[in-house]
Amino acid sequence: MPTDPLSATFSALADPTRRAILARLALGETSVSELAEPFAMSMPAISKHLKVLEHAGLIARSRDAQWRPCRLEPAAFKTVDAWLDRYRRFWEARFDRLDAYLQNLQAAEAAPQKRTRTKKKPSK
Amino acid sequence: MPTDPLSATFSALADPTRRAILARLALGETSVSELAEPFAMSMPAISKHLKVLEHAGLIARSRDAQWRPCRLEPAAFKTVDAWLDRYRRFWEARFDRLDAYLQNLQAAEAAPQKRTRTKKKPSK
DNA sequence: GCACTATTTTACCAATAAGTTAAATAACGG
DNA sequence: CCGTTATTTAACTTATTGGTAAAATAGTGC
Repeated sequence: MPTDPLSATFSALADPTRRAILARLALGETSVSELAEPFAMSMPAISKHLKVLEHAGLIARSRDAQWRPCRLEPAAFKTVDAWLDRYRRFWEARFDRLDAYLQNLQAAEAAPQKRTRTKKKPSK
Repeated sequence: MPTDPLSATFSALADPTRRAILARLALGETSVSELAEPFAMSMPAISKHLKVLEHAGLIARSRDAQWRPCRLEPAAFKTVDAWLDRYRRFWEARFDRLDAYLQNLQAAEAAPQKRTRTKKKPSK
């Protein structure tokens, strides 16, 4: 299973149950059964979700007697944020002409000729 | 297929090929064949990836003669950022005692009794 | 209309994911 | 030790995903 870490993380986030688990964990560390409580789903299912989240680096687990408390793990969140950051300037183009201009400029450089055949249908 | 939009978006991002396509599109709008070029993959495969990205709200497609130029669509990126933002305070805990303190406080409130049985093994 | 280019659709396959139930493990507490 | 609680593993089912090759569709240009 040579899936790259970032894919594993996004994949883990692509499930409402898992995101709900993360939301709960944002309130603080807690046990598996407590995490499972709000869901109409068997324990093993939750256990699997937690394994996915752990493998994705989004949570970490420790041991306390027969409980396995889970907590959020910042690293993966940071990674996602860093990835997203490369696109931030893109959606934060606040009616900024310059931004659009630069974007088009880069587009022109990146995709040069190749379209020197025809441009648009003339009129009809 | 009633998958919620955010799941669809994260799911779309959970693939290196699709992320590479987005990276290319960050340089500017371009055609399907040009997007396909760097990949050792058939056209239909790329076409499917684009459909996934479009359905996820990450790109939009227009028509220009027989080309179907693709471009980034800010909306879905924004949504992901907004989701992530709820966790930002979590990983930006800059050695801030207060942050940890608040987090534990919330944890205590969120997970009250329930663990009134035993606490820790005494000493051995 | 015909040949050509760009792209999508269809039909198929193998691998993975998400859930299930039943059984196994781990740790406590008397 | 035994019974109980918490959690995971195993085995299985079904649906989805990512890829393929071959055929269909859409638009251009002579």
